[in-house]
Amino acid sequence: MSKRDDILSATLDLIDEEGLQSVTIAKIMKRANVGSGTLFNYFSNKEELVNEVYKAARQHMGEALLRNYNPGLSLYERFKCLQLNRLHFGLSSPKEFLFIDSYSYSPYISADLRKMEDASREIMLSLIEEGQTQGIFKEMDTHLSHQIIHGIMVSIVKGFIIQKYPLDGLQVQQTLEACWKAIRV
Amino acid sequence: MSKRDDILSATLDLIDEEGLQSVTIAKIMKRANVGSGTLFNYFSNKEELVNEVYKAARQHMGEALLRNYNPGLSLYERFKCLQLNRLHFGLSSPKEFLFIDSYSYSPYISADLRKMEDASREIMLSLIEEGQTQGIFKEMDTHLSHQIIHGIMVSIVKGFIIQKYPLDGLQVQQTLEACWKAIRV
Amino acid sequence: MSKRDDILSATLDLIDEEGLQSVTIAKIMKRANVGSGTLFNYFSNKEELVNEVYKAARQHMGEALLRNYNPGLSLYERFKCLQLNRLHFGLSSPKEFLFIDSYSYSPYISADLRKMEDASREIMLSLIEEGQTQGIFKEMDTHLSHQIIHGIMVSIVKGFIIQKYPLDGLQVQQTLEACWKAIRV
Amino acid sequence: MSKRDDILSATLDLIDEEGLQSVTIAKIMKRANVGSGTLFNYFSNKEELVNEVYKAARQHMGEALLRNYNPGLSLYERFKCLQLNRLHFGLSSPKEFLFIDSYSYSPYISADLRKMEDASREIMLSLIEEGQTQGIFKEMDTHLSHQIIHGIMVSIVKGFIIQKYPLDGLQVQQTLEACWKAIRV
DNA sequence: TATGAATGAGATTTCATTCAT
DNA sequence: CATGAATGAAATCTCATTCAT
Repeated sequence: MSKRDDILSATLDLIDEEGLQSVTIAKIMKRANVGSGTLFNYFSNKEELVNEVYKAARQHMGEALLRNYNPGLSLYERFKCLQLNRLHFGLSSPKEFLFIDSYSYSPYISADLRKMEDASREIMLSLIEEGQTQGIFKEMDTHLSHQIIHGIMVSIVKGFIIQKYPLDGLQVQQTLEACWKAIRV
Repeated sequence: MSKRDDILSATLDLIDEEGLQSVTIAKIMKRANVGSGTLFNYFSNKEELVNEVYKAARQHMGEALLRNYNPGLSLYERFKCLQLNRLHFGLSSPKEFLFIDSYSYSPYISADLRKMEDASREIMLSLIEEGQTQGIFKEMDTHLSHQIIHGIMVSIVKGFIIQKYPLDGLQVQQTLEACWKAIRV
Repeated sequence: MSKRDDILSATLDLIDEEGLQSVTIAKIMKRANVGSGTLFNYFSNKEELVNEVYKAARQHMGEALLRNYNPGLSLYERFKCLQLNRLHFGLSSPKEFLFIDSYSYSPYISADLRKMEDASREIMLSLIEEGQTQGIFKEMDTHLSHQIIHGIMVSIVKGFIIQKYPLDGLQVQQTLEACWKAIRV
Repeated sequence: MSKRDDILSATLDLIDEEGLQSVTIAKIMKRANVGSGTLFNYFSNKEELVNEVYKAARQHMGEALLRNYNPGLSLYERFKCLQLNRLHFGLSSPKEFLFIDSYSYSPYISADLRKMEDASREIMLSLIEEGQTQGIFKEMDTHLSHQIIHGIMVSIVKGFIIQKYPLDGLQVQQTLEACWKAIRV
């Protein structure tokens, strides 16, 4: 792993452990085993570094959310794929998941980055529209429907991460079902 | 309002406006019209102050969530009351609502405080159990059911606050319906 | 005991326990059970308070050093009386003794107070002169002789206070003898 | 001289000039020509800095006290060497000498440091024991004997530093004689 | 006379950032 | 490329002192 990656990774770890609030450059340097000079070679200041961590996390999540997505499948299959991908991303990359969740509304992250293109969101919105047209989903503001589904998935992952309950096959199935039913006619 | 309350209130306002990141004691002092000595008489350091803001917000929300709750009503009426209370709290106290949402997973808030007793949560859990026993709600981990409902409500309020959609009678009705259906049999 | 005395006494205690360095008005108030207003009624500022503590200690010591001093006694008896008085003062009032020793060279105590009239010193100096005239004490700068005696006594008391050795009849006798011999012909 | 030494040295100078009471970090920074960051890189707080000054002074004195000490010499020669070394240290390094004297009983200096190993003290104690065995010194607690000698030397140097008297060949000789006689049989 | 909440000047301390090596 | 000692602006925090009650 390159020094640059060491720095990004150390930063994410520390944010997860202590909160951005108390993450200092000195702590990052120590954790990443680099000198301050090195760090400022790669990132011109702390804010840029944190924004780069955010950007990398968003890119990583962006890829994960569309993994194996096949537009040719049935509405339900596509719906299921998108939700499962989010869930798996949350479980396999909890630090990135929580960081994105926490900082997507923070002024510390540049507006450009926060509004970064999100293919999966667009796909999901049109999928909802399609479902409504077909009479499968209840007619309502697609953003509202999307927000409902999104709220469920994020909440379920966060609940699991802080160990409110187990999350294996059965629970995953039940969660998917809840999402589907929540916006069904 | 006491000086102490002025300080708490100024702190919440500033966190809402600029993010905890950039809230300094100096800004709080100025906004609350108090000297630094006064501030440190009431709160021994910045972390304690922020934790007290969190505590006050949680207490405020705790009361709001149980407003007009009547154990004698039907399951659906009780369910609706609790969800509407959360929604109204979010709409009438968005700063507190968002602050609680952001920092309930943050290490900056003491674990004790984050896990602070929450009567409405207990009531909601037993309401879910009751519904499952009666065959109205789907049998599953009550914490999972609860997290689903909670995820929807929080997400919907946040979406409204950041102006993704309007939230009037119709949308509120649809949201409530989504919650109910999400965990129905 | 009056409030004023409570304050003086609390101050001396705290200086003894923590060093003037870390004695704050707040600690004094708490220890003396008085409000800040009361304290500043009696003493116009912290420096004046500490100086009053010093003054009281010096006065107390001044009296103790001349207790039972009888100009009619023999040279040795007078010598012994003065030395024993110092020793007893140190043992019975260690806080005052150490405070005087530590702060007699500190700029925090006003020059006037530090140079405060010291009858016992004058008496001791003339006693030394008398001894030299009589050929009992070695001829040398009387201040040097005095400083030798004084150094021994102070050192012995401090050593006892920090528990380097016991100090009962035998040791007291040996110390007196050492003083006498140190400046004898 | 390293920055660290600049800081230690500036601190000692200021304590000597104004008393620890009024020495601030800002004054030290200015005198030592370093930024605050530099100072806190080397010393994590003011108390630690002052303790390090004390430690350095003790180490410096420790070396000075044993200069030219030759175990092969006669009892008197060894005695004289140790006393003269202390005297010379006091005269050549008055700031360190007075600082050590003032703070060896102060709670501001950590107990560990105050009780720091002191080779010259051990040597002096065994020298006293040797003298007692040979019937030269009076039989008494060796710590008491030591404290008597120590008290004389410290007192004499302090008296000279604050200009109570001159201290040339004659006075030095008289002081040494006083020490020797004070504990003789 | 006694109180203690409020104050703010000034102290300590932090930490992102620079730059010579 | 990599380093880390040095920096100082800006943050946190302390504490003697005031004053209305």
